Amino acid sequence: MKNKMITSRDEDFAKWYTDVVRAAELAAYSSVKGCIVIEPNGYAIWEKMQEILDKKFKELGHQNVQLPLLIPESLLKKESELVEGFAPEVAWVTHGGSKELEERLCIRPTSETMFCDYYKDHVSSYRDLPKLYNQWCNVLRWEKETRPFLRSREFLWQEGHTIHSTKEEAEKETNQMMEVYRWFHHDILAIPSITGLKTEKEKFAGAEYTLTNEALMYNGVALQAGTSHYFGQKFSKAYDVKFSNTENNLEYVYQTSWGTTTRMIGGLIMVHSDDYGLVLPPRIAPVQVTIIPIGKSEEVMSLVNKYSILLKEQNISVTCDLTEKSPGFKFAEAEVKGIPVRIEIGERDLKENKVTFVRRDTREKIVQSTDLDVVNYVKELLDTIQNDMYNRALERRENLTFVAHNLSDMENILNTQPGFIHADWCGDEACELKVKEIKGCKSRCILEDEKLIDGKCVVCGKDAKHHVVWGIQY
RNA sequence: CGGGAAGUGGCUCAAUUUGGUAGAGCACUUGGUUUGGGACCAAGGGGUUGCAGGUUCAAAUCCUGUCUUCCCGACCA
Repeated sequence: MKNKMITSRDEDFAKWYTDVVRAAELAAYSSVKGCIVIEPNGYAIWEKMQEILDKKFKELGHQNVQLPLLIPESLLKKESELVEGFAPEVAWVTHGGSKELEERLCIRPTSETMFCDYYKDHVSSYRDLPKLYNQWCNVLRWEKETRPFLRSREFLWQEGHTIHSTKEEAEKETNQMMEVYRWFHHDILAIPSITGLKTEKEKFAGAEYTLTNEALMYNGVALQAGTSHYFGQKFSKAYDVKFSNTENNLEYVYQTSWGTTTRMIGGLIMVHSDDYGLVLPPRIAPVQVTIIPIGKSEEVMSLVNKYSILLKEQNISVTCDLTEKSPGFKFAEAEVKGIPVRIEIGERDLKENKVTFVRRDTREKIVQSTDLDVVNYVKELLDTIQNDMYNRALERRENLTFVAHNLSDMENILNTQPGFIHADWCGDEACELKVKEIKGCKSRCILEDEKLIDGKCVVCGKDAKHHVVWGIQY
């Protein structure tokens, strides 16, 4: 029987999503529109994401820094494309106490300007490069429509900002960080995303080009989850970030930026979860195993403790639910919170030397003997769940992947079941806009390594330049 | 920002049509009995109805404004 707090996923996907967020206690609304309270269960997922990504960033030579929240207007305005891109959605601070400020300050929507402003005074030689900095922080964008995690006004993210002495090195960094995001989604979040190049229209304001990681949700709607930008010298020229190269000539630095946000939590929900609540892949689950005693006899409690200790020793994250609630309540609660493996230990089974393991992803009950090597069994089970979840998500994505040869194909697909639509494109923005007229469908990314499908633009029928993936997005 | 719906103890809702001074279930507290899919009995605590004005002898109820949430568009991570 399904969770009574949660609307069925197939009945109303949007309602289901917010019900899962609430039922799993990931986030709550606050009295400020678009600013959510991330509750302990939600924040624990973010911390786990931070832990894994931060470790990877550092392995690749990056260092963490923290820059100011406020950006002077004059500084922001130096790069015109960035200002045009973000101007409609920045919030301004106009007063300090009761005094009106001579220059208003914008609350950071992103920190390119502040990084440039810092770098310009702290780089003088090629020997100072590269600078590989990252910051974990909150940013503010005054969005009109908001949804928990997917689109909030304030959100948490990491933004990497690096500067290099050569174009090649900066481009390599851009690609490398995109690969980190791809790896993170595939190996950790069990989300089979696709990566590619954003079109001119969809790229980050001020970038030479943008690489993107695109995931497909259960309902066929796409979610951009991680972008990596190559700036070339656009920002360094605007903000005057120069260095002396090996020939003692002044040169502008080559720059990148890359980011992922708490939106990934929304993606995790919309890819894997079901009508019973949250489903988390073991590698990102803050709690991987919960042990639920049924009754509180000595035999039961001693096995609960034994398992708990053995698993903890192997760095498996375990909780024991020792509250007074009924077993049924505990099962439902473990389920709604997405704990990958549940171990039920009760007297009745114990008399026959039995223990029950329950997988959250399939809800399959597996009865095992108490003689079992519990540590290895749980390790294998967690790996199996991780792989199965990836494969199910991949299968779902493949079922929602279509090919369009012309505009009416595109229309038919989008009116039946949205998904990733592969179609060739001539490179003309007018054709991109024509596609957008169908339910707001946009280019997700250009697949540079993929062959053209039929060589004809899906809109105008002229010779195509790119194999593009299209979709409706969050 | 346009179009629609809604805000009443922590949650879901009733009372609004026809103004008369707020009620139920769940949750919570205490005591007891229980424990294999959201246990039971008993006794309790908690709300001036999102907020601000207005009309009235009297406002959850009528009017105006505003904020928040949800859905559909446009804009964006």
